[in-house]
Amino acid sequence: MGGLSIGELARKTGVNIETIRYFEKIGMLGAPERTAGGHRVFDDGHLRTLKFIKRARELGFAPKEVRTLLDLGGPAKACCDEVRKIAVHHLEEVRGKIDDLVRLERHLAATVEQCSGGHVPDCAVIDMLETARP
Amino acid sequence: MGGLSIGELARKTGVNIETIRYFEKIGMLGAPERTAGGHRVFDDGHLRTLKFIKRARELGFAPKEVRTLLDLGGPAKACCDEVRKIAVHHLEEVRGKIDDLVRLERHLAATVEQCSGGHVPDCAVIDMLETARP
DNA sequence: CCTTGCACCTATATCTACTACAGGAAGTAC
DNA sequence: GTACTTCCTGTAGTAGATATAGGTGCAAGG
Repeated sequence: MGGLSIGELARKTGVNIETIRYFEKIGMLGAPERTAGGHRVFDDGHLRTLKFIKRARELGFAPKEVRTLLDLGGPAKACCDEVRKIAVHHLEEVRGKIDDLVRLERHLAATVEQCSGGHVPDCAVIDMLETARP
Repeated sequence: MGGLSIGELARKTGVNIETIRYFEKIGMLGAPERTAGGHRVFDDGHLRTLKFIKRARELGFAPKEVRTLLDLGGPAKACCDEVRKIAVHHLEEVRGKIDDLVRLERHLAATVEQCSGGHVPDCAVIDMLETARP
């Protein structure tokens, strides 16, 4: 069956039409067939790949990582070992980011706490921002 | 005292020279005096402001928020009330981001756990990415 | 005083990851 | 066959910088 127009593909994946053409241009998504008149005709493979890309981006994988994952999970199917490395690396980054944000959260919460909200000339938040990190 | 060249300012703040000029161009940092030959001469106010900008960016405040904070904490010193609002808003965003990342971390960790790291044809990580979110 | 060499100047281009036109042609519905 | 929608290409724009090209300023040594 297959045979999706770019608009249908966009609706099915939630990916912007312009973005689909962009992905094709940068080689992230394979070039589809064309009608006699030049309109793109995508198949189920394109649908799968585009969903994969979208999901990976939502999960915070960087565009370069997505590309590598596509190569690894693609026809070659070298799989698991390399894929796992990328996922673990990503996991470590996520954990680091969480730590950073938790520290920031504490700092901000403590500072806002000190702040009366009135029109005090000396402001704890401004102070915090003006104080260089140790 | 005063009288910093752009290079000195860059060294003292850790902000790239090009970025300092960029901040001046977009009005984030006031235009400094110039020597007869056209070289910028920054004063302690610029130093303070630039340190403030850098710190706020490090703490994850968006460029627009930084600009607002600068306006509020600047000569007008309307202060605290508005500043507090921005900080609280930012705090809420940070908390939301932490929640998202923690969920992602669990998902990734569980998936990687399932993965032997061998050359299994079906890969848990690829599976995860191919499975649409509910 | 003059040269050397670094720091600095402006203006423009590049980057990432897209998004948004403009102007025209293809496909579809009646 | 005409109206309407969707699609086409190509170019330009976005934020938030960063990098480059080609040209001066300035300070120190000889």
